[in-house]
Amino acid sequence: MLDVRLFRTEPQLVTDSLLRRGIHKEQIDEIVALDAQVRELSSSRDELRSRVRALSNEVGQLFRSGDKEAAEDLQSESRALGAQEKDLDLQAEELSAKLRDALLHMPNMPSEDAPDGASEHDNVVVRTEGFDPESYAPHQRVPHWDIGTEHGILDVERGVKLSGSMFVMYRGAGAALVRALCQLALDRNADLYEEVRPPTMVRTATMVSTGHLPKFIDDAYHLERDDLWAIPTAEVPLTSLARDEILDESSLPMRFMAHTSCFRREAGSAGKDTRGLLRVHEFDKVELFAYSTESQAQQLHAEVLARAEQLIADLGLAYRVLDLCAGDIGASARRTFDIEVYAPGVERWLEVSSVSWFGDYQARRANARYRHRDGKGTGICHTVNGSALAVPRVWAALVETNRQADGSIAIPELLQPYMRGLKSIGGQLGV
RNA sequence: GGAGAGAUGGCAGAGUGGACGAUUGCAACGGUCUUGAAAACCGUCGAGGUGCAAGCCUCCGGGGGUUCGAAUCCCCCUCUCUCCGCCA
Repeated sequence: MLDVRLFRTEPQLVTDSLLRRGIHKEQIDEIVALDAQVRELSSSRDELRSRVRALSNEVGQLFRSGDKEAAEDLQSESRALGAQEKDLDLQAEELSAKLRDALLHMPNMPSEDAPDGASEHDNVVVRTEGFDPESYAPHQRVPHWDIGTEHGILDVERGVKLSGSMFVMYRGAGAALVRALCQLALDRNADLYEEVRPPTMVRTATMVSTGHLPKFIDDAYHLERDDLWAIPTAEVPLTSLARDEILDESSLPMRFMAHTSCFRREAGSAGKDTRGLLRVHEFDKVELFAYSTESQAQQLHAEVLARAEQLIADLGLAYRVLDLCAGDIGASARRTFDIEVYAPGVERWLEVSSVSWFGDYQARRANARYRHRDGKGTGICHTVNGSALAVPRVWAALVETNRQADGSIAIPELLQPYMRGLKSIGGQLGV
């Protein structure tokens, strides 16, 4: 969430920035007004409290010195003040809860460097690599769901039987490919990133920290009986790893990577892009994540993007990088680059990675801080994250791109060691 | 799932109704001494809110209650540990 002091001291800056993502001015004015009321009420309440405390101390002294009558007089005076204090406290609490709720729903301020725009149509293509629409042969222009069935490596029907639509089952070499992609992504980043295997189900507070709750409640799976949420991305547990902790500045940046299942209800996208692996409720992903200081954050953002991008390039996929416009950036982020791969079988660009800088927005929600190097005071961490590799769409683009004239699928060389040396699926090239 | 014990600052650990935001130790930081370091000694040392400031206020796992006054008493919840049961 944003620092409420920013609304107080720089209302114009906040307004200008949030207007870029479609927030109305009245919503901002409401926060400014609530904040003023809360502070006024709190200071009146604190003043009363202070007097009650002073009186109580006197009461104690009087009782000890044996002046019972004077003590009882002060007692009743204190009691009356206490009642007033309680009344003011109730009002202050009510308003500050309202203020906090309004702040939790308020998105982050987009970076000044993020392009203007209202929707995904305004995103800016920064670069496109390895893409030539004319270069794809007819044997590559087959959708992955057909290829998957052809080789028995993707069992959509049984996935649906088990769990419903938009759940899939990988089989044989297809399942091995899922595992290979994840392990490859982990191994390539192990030089700097500590591998973490976090829980996949988390408490409400953990979901609130990243901004997935309360605003996007409909997108998340919830286990009511135990009040646990299935994570939509490893970003959720990783952001809470240091929740309510104070890190040493010297330990920053702190880099983590995690391979987890990710669960998404996709409530707003019923019937859209639902074939095959285009959009599924459960998928594997390797996420890169870092806690940092303010000054380190943007360099890390670039680092994560470079790593995600290089992996896609090394897998031999055509891709492009998008600089998301202010209106399309996720609510918690200040700037986001998306990586999309081209899938020739479905003839579409598929988003496979979203690399975001969150400023201190998430860390403030998570109360993740660091102690300044000079030992004086604390600062709120900045967080950065991005998918190193999200399986289904990479799997789809890979299978389509690498389909040979004979129908077999060539396995990229860097994946072969992770697939027991398999060089090809379904062809004579196989071992 | 059953029984018991516990939750206090970065860590350890006192405090069981009145000057306690909290004794003390360790760690950390600054200094003296030293060629340098260690040791010793002196000092500083929790996090927030609000205010120009002095100050005031909040926080002893979370929530509620009793009281003039709660870290301390009462109730509920969460978590941790030990034993039993079950179990990959």
